[in-house]
Amino acid sequence: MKNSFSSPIDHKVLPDKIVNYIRDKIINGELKPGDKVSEATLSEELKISRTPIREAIRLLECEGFIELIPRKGSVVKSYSKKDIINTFELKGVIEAFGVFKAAQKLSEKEIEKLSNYIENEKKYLEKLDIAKFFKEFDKFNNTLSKNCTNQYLLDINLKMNNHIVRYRYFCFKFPEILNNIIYFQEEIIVLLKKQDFNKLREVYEKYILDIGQKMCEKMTW
Amino acid sequence: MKNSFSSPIDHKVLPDKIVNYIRDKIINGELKPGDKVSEATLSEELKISRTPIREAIRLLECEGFIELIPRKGSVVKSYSKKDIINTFELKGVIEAFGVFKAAQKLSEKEIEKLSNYIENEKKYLEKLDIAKFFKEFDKFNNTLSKNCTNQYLLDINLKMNNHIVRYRYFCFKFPEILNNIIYFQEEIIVLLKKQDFNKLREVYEKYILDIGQKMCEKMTW
DNA sequence: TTTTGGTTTTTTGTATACAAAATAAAATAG
DNA sequence: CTATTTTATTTTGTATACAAAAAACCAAAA
Repeated sequence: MKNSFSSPIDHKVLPDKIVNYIRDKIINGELKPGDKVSEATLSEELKISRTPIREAIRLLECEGFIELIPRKGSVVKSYSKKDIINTFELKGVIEAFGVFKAAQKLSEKEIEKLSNYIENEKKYLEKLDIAKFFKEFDKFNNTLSKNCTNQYLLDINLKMNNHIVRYRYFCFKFPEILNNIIYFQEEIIVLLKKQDFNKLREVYEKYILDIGQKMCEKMTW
Repeated sequence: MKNSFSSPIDHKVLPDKIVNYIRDKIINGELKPGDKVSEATLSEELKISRTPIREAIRLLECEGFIELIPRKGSVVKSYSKKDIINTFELKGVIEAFGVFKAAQKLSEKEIEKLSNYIENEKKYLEKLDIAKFFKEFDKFNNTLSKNCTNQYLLDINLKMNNHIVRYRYFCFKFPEILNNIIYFQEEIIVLLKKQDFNKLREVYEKYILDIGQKMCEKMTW
């Protein structure tokens, strides 16, 4: 094995793997805002040269997870309440539109599925298994928006979601926020069955932002 | 002078400069969809090593201008009519929301400015100076959305705009499309003065998409 | 103790070197 | 002459080397 970092089924090139490696650490909080991302340290840690690491760091800057100050180095980007609100607000706008378009093509069966996801969420929330809760939550949103016929929208939404997931880790400490989400999803189902797509879009947009605001309220800084 | 690429007032690091250099060539059509982006060629052309060039190419992939196939190389990304529609559609959704928020804080003076930009556009359109037309057009949109208090939205919009500008070069051959834009902007002014912000958002979203569709209609492939 | 000036060390930025995969070219078999 | 295999060349991917800027350190002076 060339280095501890390579895996058997992996045709990806080093920088992509490093991006995932670092991004995961930022998202799950192992790397905290302001932490220095040193090329030399990563180079030793992963037993690879600095060249692919530099490429990865630049990509993470492009994604918005790292701040890069020329000739000084890179640090994990910090975020304010305002940043969180902005992200949720924009996600709301984008995703609500995607859902608006996709919902009109949703089959009975798929609406059934959505209800199922909600039931699962309730179970996991009761057991306080927040990670699994969010797995179902993501399935719900994906099912709802995947048929929006705008790949560009889906791509950007996916990238935004990485940031959302990072912010979301905060909810693990305050699961009561998540009850709101379930009410919201149940309203979505009602509007889907009523086929009131304009109202659906309006509500979806508002509720996503609302989740962000609720999160911020609980934050102490 | 170390290489023909450095400029006196430029604290930026090589990869950023190379990104701009290549992106500009893609946007203005000097580099066409499918064209190979060779590291060695760029290295010779700019008289710099491959290391910063590779970083630049990766960044351009992240931005969506280059397609990178591992171990094979990179080519300028091509686009279909559907891609153009998708981009304009999403830009419409995002920007319309930004305008919706910003418009409520717009002063009389700034609305005056907007009208001025339209007048300038008319002049340039008559002279068929399309480049200057778009300069005014961009000023119009910026004035309208810059106070939306969501920096994240503005950043993404800016990145999307690079793609829009690329597609836009097509309009140079069909300036009649641009008349639509002026009608649209005049309606915006009316709605601003009426303070009908919901309608404004609705119209803005629809018209941006409409511009994309009109462009696609004229395309022969 | 604090400040300042200079020196050393570390870290980033770029260039070069080497390895490996992909492509192009050449040679051989049918 | 075509098709297939082999060989050579080119190109990408990674590692190492070197240059330059920033940070850390330390000693001497106020």
